[in-house]
Amino acid sequence: MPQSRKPDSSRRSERSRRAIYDAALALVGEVGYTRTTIEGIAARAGVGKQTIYRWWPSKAAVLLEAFLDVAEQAARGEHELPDTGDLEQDLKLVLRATVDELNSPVYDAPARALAAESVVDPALAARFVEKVLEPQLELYVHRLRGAQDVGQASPGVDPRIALELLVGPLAHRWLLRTLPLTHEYADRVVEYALHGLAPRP
Amino acid sequence: MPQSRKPDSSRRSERSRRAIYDAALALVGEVGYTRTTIEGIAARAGVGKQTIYRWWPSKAAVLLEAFLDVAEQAARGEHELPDTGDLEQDLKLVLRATVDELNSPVYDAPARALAAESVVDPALAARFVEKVLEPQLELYVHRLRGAQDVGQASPGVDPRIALELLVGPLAHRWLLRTLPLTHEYADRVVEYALHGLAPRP
Amino acid sequence: MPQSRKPDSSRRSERSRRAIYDAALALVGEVGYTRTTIEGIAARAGVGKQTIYRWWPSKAAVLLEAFLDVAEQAARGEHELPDTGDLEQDLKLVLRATVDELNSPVYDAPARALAAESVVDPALAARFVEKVLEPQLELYVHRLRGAQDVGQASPGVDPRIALELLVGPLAHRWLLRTLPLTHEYADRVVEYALHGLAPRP
Amino acid sequence: MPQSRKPDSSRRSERSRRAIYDAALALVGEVGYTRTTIEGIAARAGVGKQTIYRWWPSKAAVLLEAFLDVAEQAARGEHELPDTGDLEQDLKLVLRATVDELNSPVYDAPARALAAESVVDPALAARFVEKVLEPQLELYVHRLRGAQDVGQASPGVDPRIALELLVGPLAHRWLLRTLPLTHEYADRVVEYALHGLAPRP
DNA sequence: TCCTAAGCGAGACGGTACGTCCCGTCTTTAG
DNA sequence: CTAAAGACGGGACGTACCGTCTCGCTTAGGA
Repeated sequence: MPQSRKPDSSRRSERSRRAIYDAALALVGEVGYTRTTIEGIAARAGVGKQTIYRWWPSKAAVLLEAFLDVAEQAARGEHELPDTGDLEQDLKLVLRATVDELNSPVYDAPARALAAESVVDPALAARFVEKVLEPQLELYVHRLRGAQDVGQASPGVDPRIALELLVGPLAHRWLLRTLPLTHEYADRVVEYALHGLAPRP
Repeated sequence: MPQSRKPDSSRRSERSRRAIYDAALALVGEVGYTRTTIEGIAARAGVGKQTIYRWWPSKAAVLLEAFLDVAEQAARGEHELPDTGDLEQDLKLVLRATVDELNSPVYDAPARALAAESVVDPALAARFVEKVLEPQLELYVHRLRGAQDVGQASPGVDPRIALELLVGPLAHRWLLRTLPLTHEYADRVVEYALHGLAPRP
Repeated sequence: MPQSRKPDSSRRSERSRRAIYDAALALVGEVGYTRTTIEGIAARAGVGKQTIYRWWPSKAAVLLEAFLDVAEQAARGEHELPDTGDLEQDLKLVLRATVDELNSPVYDAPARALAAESVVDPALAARFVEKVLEPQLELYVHRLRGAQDVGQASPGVDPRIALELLVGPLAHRWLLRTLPLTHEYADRVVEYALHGLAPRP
Repeated sequence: MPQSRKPDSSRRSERSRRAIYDAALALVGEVGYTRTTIEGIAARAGVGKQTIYRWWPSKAAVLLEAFLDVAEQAARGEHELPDTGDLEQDLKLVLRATVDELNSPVYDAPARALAAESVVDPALAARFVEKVLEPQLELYVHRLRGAQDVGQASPGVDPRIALELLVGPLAHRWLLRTLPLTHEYADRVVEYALHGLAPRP
């Protein structure tokens, strides 16, 4: 991991930055993360290798920023989960949307690459979680608190843990491809999580 | 990915196979998966590189077999989850044990590496899931069916999905290291999953 | 260079020996000496590698024997240079025939390979010279002695050196391909060698 | 034979070039051409393998350039054969010097290797002949022409062929080590070549 | 308006690992 | 009980990238 003297970011070429994002995402989509190389990104972006090494510490860091860049543009205004007053319906809606996102090819390739790399690189994981994951999860926390306020969720439940009952199963299927990731599955997860596996009295 | 003409596995050197397993696991533990190389494994095992390329298609495949080898020896006789008649206590026991396993250094390094690689390599994922994951998950299915028979779990619940409410959250924390993976967390997950997030009437 | 305990040559398989000769010559002709391998010879001959290592110390040794084998069959009865009484005509005839041989593809490939290897491997060179070269050169010595007896060559001349004035130039052109190796050239060499470069008084 | 896109020779590292020459010549002298490897040269020169593959197509090509490099330095000003007016003495002097050179260990190892490789690799041979051999032979042509002008050599003789009567025999003995290469032999060759093998009238 | 220092494209460099080929030895198996 | 078949430890091959470096060339901004 390089970088000794900090470069002057005010002189940074915006053009190159964008070209690198585009090249990185395109290559990861086309040939996969493993066969994407820094040399390849530089060549495709029409950029010197040093321009990458100057601004990013690793291939994964480039991809994380590129991914964030498109994610931010896509997430215009989505700063809240829907709240129709019906928690179950709202959650089903959200998890179905998440399923669709995880199944979409443009999202899949870079997200998988970043997740895989994070599993094995704690430093990247920290940034991935902070920038990508936590902002999403915070939305659940907020929605669940609202549900507790109106008596649709048990007051004793910790929302930060509760959300993992919803998100964890989806992530599990997506990451390891154990079984298909469908809307039906999303619905089932919401139902089981809300009403429990034990029989109601 | 090599391999053209199939070698004769009856002539295979058992000694080399074991040495390769040992070297692979040792190196992954010592220097991490990424810095573990096939050359390094061969050198450490006192084996020619070709002997590795002859029998395995990739570094990850070597590690998967090595991991399976120790996992099989460790799993002597554990073909069932405990069944004391109290589902909640049994599940807490099992998830706590899983937490301990995921937190143990010897398990962590190879398992993480295999999980990370599986995220990005569907072929490996299929073998990983089939050989490592599914046998474990099947135990949950069996235990949950038992619970349904004695009225401790809702009869309408699909055990294959139900188990993911338990296992998914743990996997999520472990893989991305979002928050600490503790016994308390395991207990909470079991409680929430069994009794639901919605208030009981 | 291997060979510890001598094998029993009486039990040797004649069939394998011939197959190895054929394979070696064929491969050298087809793909060149450098790309001819012992494994390749064995495979082509339908023979185990060990059968080659048992009887020959090196690839070059195999080729030398194979070459000798065909050379012997070709050289049926040619134990003397022609002697018509006219030394110059006889020599021109012989050197022209040598030129033709050196230019013939079937002779060229193995002979070049052996010569090249001999340049760099004194042990092989000794065997190559003894078995291939010297028997040929001895013919020149004999013919030149005859010429001295009848007054067609100076009595003071050492035939062993004299022959090199004839053979050396041809070998030179053949080995390094400096200039074309033609009948005219052979004639010129004979004339210059016999009558000298200095003006006759 | 590699090389796809041409490197920019103006950026070439002179330091590496020289180190590679030195390493190649040293290794060929110490362990012989066959056991000299490109990896070995690179390691000894403190250079990456790619730096060799970038600039040369083969081990032999490296050695040829290295050999030329020292040969050029050694040949400072030797652009003519001696001309005392006595052709025979001059030639004896030159051939004796050639004998000494061929017998000197520092010259022998690389020159043999290049000759051997040239026998079997026409492309290398062409470069070897052009760069090493022909410049030497041209000196003979020039000296023999001079001799013709002053009546010491027959005017009808082709100098390009004549010189091979002198050089061919030496090369023959050197390459195949048939018989010792001595000053006496050199003298005999000059005498026979100049005055012919046939009796003078 | 020029000077100078930075970012930039390009790509050579010392390295490391790749996956392949073949070496020469050793072991197994089928005739 | 011989030899084919071929697995084995080893080492070099030629390639692909790594991360560093040096080269000219813009391209500002301060003098």
